[in-house]
Amino acid sequence: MKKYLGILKKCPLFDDIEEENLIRMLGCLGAKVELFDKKYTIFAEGAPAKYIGIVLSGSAQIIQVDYYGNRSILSEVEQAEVFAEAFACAGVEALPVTVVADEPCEIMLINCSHILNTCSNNCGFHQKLIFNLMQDLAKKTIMFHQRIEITSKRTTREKLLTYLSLRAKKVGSDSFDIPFDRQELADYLEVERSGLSAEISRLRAEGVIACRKNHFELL
Amino acid sequence: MKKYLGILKKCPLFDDIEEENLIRMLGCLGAKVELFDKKYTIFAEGAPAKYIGIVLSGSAQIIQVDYYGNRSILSEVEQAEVFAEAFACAGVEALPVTVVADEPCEIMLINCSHILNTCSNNCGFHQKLIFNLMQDLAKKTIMFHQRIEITSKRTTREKLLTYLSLRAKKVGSDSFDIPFDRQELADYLEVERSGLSAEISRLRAEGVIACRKNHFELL
DNA sequence: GATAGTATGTTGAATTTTCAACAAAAGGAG
DNA sequence: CTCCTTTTGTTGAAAATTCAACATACTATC
Repeated sequence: MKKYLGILKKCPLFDDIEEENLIRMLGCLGAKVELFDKKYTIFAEGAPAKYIGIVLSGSAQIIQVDYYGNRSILSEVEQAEVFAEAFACAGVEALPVTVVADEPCEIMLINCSHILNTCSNNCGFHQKLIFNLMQDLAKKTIMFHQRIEITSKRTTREKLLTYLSLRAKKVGSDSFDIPFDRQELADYLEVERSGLSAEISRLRAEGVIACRKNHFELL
Repeated sequence: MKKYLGILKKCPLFDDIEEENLIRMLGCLGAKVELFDKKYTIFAEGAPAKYIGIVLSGSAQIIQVDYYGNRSILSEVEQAEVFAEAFACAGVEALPVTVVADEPCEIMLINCSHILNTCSNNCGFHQKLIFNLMQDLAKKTIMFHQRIEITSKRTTREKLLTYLSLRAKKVGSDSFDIPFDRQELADYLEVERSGLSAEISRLRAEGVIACRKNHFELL
């Protein structure tokens, strides 16, 4: 576990937890690490929602696939970020989403009940973890508010421009990468891929944006 | 405060807190109650996100209004439910949403820092409140997942049917009320009101649903 | 119970998206 | 480098939404 310390210290779940305690804690929590190749399923929809996941390396996507096979991308999970915590914490039996590796991943899995229930060792860190989980969930809620701000727009153009503006604001620059290819961006914005491509071309022709692959620039 | 005890005991924020402690706790937290008439603004977008709100009576709506004046309804907040907690807990400075009274409301306001920071009285309930907040936020996250499941559908018909199905599942009956009028339902589903009305008429003509005002039935 | 005001339903034209099919470009493996 | 696969861009027709305008139904209040 030691080799992951650098990443874990950046994970919001472990904010304000001393490095020396972190190792001991992970043992107590029964944390384990699993590897997933690109496009492999980390959690499948319908699986028991017992585990919290932490991305140690690579990145993952939270997706929903409906009855007709249409995919929505709910969010992208990057290194040091936590996923599936809401379902585990809320006591949902089965996961309503699927988590897939966007690139080769190392994923740390922690049984959530080990966090929420004070253990027999009388570890003092449960309170801190619960506090951190609470803050993490609050930030997730805000992230969903932003996603709704984007997808509530009625045209592909407005959705795209709203997304790009928020992204620019987040990184603090008008020039940035996005974590999606065209199909994924369409599935995130809830629009058609071909229409999205056409809109990107138009915005480029109008001189509103510049882009090359997944690098965008607001002009 | 005593007259609100019955409602507060149903509020998820106070789960597993003894009635006798609740009163004392509210004093320590500096809880106050304010009244709002129908359509009045409880929190305005841009206001400091210091307070958590609890609906004691009536109901409220969380809305976003964009640059062009288009309204999105993010959620309906019913009696004994909490709102604005995500922004307060995440330490956001300004609210990105507006909260308006959907009917005349009694609202309890609690300065979130009084919950998160242990007070000088050494009250023992902070840990429990934080745990409850964490669970509440987890449930909110799941609620947003459901909203995305609805609004990710591409046609008005599918959005409406998905919404009605989830609503039926929630109340455990194919016959139920919804907390929205037509315009509000449109603003929740992210569709046009006139198109929504037309779609409701069509579904009714096809014998898929029955409805009268805000009462719906799946057939 | 008449009336004003709000909410809901209806309709056709304009706009936009979706769908399907294909072309072009990019990337990977040998 | 070439071949093969995947991704991205383009296009036109079909479908759906939006918009605007108006008709009808409902509600509250005097």
